Amino acid sequence: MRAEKKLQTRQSLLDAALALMETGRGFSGISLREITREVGIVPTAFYRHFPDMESLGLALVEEVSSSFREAIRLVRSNQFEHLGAISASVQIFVDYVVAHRQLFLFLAREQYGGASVVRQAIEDMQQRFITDLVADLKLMPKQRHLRDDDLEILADLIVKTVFSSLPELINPAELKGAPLQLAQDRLESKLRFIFMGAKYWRGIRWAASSSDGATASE
Amino acid sequence: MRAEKKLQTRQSLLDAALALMETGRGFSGISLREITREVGIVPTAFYRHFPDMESLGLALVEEVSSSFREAIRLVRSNQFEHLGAISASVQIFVDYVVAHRQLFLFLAREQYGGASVVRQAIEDMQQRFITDLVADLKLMPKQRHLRDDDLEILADLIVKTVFSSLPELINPAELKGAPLQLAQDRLESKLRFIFMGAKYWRGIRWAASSSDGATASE
DNA sequence: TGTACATCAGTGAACGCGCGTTCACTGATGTAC
DNA sequence: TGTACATCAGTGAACGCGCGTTCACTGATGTAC
Repeated sequence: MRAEKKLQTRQSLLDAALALMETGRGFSGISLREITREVGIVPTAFYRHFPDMESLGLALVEEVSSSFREAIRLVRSNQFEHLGAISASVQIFVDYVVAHRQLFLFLAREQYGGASVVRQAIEDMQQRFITDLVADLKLMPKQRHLRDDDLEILADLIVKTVFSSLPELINPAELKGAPLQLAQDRLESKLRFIFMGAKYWRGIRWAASSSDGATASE
Repeated sequence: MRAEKKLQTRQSLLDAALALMETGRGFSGISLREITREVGIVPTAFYRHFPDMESLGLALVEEVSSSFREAIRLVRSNQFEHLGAISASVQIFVDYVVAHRQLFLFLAREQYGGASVVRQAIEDMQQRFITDLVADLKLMPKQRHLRDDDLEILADLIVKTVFSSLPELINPAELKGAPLQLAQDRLESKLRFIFMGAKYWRGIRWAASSSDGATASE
């Protein structure tokens, strides 16, 4: 009972940190005192849950990491039904992101801008996604013509394209029209460009450095 | 002479801000006092040059914007000689970025994480690049099969791929081997994937929502 | 060339504020008997 | 069930610190005559 209450307070601290980021500031711009004020406890009680703000930041990375993993799991289980439908995958992913706005807002904000230790944790997470995606792509017959290092770069391009689309998926931004559907369509088209490129990828090796222009020739 | 000295101090303030970001913090984590300390003037002298830190941030966006524009100009002038060679373009761009490390570090860090007004300025800049790139792509015979809205998305994908590659191009990161050349090769490959996708792009219109999977069919 | 005055980049003291962190504490919950 | 003791999440006062910003100032540079 007491341990349970403690976990509740801990979660409140994490949620308060996320909520405060809605004000437009980065995680590093939020103070320990603000968070405890939001939760309704005294500043010193913070230390019953985290040794410092950095630890809370890393806990948030853990949370967004498992959340992202869940989103990927949903997308993959769908893919095995309607094989490789980009549209359906994007739909599922976007729905998930919107349902967990604040968490993905944290991810979008801190992926490059965060304190070095938080940023590093996010980069590690991103790299794990890339590695997993490479394994997935290897299982697809369509991608058999791609070399391992090309697959790695393809996965990197896909993951970073998804990550860089997070801001437009998350931000209330403009209210006019249906900006979310537009952002979703844009992400879908981008992935289509990339997969189309993968389909017709020819193993261009630049050991021979002359006449290696893919767009230049033909 | 006095006006000239003033401009020098102003530039020193901008340079000091960039230099302090090498410590791993975001722009919002750097204080007015730190900057003046670095320059060697008293904190109150700051106000002779900028009304507040936000203005200095916007001045940095201006600087990185014109710098980026210069890099693009270099790439384009080359393209008209050796038409569309991705490899050469990337080489020129990467060289320019490395030569202006701190400025592009600022850009990489603040593109998503910055204070809202700085972030907005960077987004505006990015949008201008996308618009310019669309105009460029329209002039290329190769891209004639692409509709205007597809071109817009293609340009968005290209620009954001370049922006998301900035961190690996800039960071000293690992010293082992030649990580810069590797990052450069990766960016080159990513652009190749994208342009290959553009080449074989078929105008997929999802008005008919059934069987719209690009990777699913065939 | 010399003198009187204006400009203004940089000075230095002072301020109030929110911050992270320390410390001894309180009192409700949990445990042993 | 009742009593005695242990645990520990949350309290509240206090601290020293760096911050942004104010204000009246100084003295070198620039301008007018």
